[in-house]
Amino acid sequence: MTSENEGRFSIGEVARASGVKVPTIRYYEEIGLLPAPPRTEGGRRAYGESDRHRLAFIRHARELGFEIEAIRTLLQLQDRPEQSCAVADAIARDHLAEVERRIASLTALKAELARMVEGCSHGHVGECRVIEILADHNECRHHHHGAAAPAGVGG
Amino acid sequence: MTSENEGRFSIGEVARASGVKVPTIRYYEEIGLLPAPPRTEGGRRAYGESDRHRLAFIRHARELGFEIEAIRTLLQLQDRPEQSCAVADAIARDHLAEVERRIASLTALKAELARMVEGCSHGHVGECRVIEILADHNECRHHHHGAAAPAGVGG
DNA sequence: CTTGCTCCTCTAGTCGCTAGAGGAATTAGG
DNA sequence: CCTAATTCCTCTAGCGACTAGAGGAGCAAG
Repeated sequence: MTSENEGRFSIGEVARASGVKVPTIRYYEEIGLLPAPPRTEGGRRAYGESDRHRLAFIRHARELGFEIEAIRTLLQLQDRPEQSCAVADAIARDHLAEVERRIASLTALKAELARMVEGCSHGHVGECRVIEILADHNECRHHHHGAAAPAGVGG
Repeated sequence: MTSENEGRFSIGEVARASGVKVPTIRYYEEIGLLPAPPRTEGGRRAYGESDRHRLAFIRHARELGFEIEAIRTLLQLQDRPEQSCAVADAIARDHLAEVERRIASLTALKAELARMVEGCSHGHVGECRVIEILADHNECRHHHHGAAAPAGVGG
């Protein structure tokens, strides 16, 4: 849907408008998430309204922690509104489940870290709870069951 | 403190015992987190008891989401027990704060994702809440205030 | 002796950017 | 018109913390 691309906006303008950094926009173009816009005589990218919308979509999805590949799928869906939204629903549900898993994992972590710092006698390392607990896994109640994935939430 | 390194364990054994994968152990050696152990005649790594403890420490700290650099510092502290544990305490506190920030951020996210999937009419994309909300930031209550950092929790 | 496992080193890839070099084009002011 | 500042361009390399795979050597069991 880069049809009526009049090319009114520079990359800097869309960057400022969307909150996505200039190199990141170029990166999105490179990986095919954002279509390559037409260029000015001088070779500069000239974006249209549709690109701005697409970028806003991407940005919001990234803020919500969706991975690039998921966003790619969601964008394809957005382009064909007559399709069933089952796929979009599944992606969102999966991601929600993942976020819930991460919250659970981080909450357990938080408890353990809190015990660590509370137990710290502020003396020296020899009797430090922090070091002790790290050294001996048996000292903690957290019997691990797998934890959160590497991805975080964009800021 | 890799003094009495008798070299009884192969990399595979310490990997199994610690739950850290073989290439990861070699990576830790490469970045200087784990000392390079002596080798057998055939050139294989032969670890001692102290290496196993160090690796357990690292693993547990990674599980708790500490970054490699933080772990490096914590290991140095562990090696000198007469030092003040203020630094260890600070590292743990910082990390706790970071975890709390991430939980808050993910909880806000979770709410938004939940609204997305609840609103989904399971029809087609044209009237899909998921796509709609992603396309229009104004549709959501989440007025962003910065979100969690990229690092996750090892698993 | 052969099979199959483990181990070795090395390079390159992952994800989602970010940083910097080195240069061209545009814009603002004088 | 000239200059200076800013923005833009492409390109390569780097981040963190691994992970994957190639290509080969060692080693224990049958």
